[in-house]
Amino acid sequence: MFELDVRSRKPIYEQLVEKLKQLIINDVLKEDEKLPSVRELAQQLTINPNTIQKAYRELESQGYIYSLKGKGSFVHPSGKVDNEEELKKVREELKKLFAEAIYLGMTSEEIAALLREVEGGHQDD
Amino acid sequence: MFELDVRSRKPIYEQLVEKLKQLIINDVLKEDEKLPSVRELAQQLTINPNTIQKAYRELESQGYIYSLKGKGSFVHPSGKVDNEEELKKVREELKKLFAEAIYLGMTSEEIAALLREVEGGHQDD
DNA sequence: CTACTGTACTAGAAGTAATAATACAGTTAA
DNA sequence: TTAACTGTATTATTACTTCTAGTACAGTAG
Repeated sequence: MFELDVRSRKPIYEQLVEKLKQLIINDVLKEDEKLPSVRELAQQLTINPNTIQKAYRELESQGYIYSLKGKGSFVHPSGKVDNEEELKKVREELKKLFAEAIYLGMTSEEIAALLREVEGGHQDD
Repeated sequence: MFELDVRSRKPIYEQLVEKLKQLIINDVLKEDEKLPSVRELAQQLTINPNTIQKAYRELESQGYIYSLKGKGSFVHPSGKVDNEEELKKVREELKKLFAEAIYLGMTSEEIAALLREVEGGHQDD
């Protein structure tokens, strides 16, 4: 499914959260699609099931997936995501990053171009 | 100078790097201005000098400050910052964050408005 | 019942962060 | 030169987080 850097300073479960978030955002994992089970993914990646569960729990709290006991974990339908808390974090993060980018010499136009690029790749069904 | 959350999951030295970066970017700390010495800041914040030094070392490697043995640490002149490596990281981070913001329901216009807001607050002398 | 699912808990190992104490080298001013 | 600053480096120890390992319980589906 993907690769992890176990030697990274960044915790494995955080890497997992990031990677899975990317897959969901980029629609590689579709709405209501079943994710690998905790034990299955743990075996695939040769890491501990508890670490997977920690990542899934985080993704659930952020509104990206939902889990059903006995059934599995599934991608949360994008349209129904309404996580004002996450949105607030993202807005703050954007502001910080904009200031940093400008400080490092990027122009507003360069940044806007990057936005259009990402927006272009985003297709609603 | 500022406050730290010692109970946070985020390491103190990382919090320090972030806060100082903000002060530099927002021109609270001016070009070539001397930062508090390692020992002085450590005493002010009641944390260990080694932790301060770790933050300063990181800021230096990212190009935000420069340190002179025997003299002190100083804000790196903004115009002369040329850290292609940092810039690359920022660009990647921007793309990730744009995708995430859009996924969470923000429109391009909202994001662009945020950019203009930050840009407006940025004044060159 | 059996074999899956998520979830929870405890215990221990491993790695990172933070502290403490000390030391050395360069700068500056008396 | 001396004294008091500066950054920098090293070692040891403590504390905390991550990760692993093992076990257990509850819900689902065939």
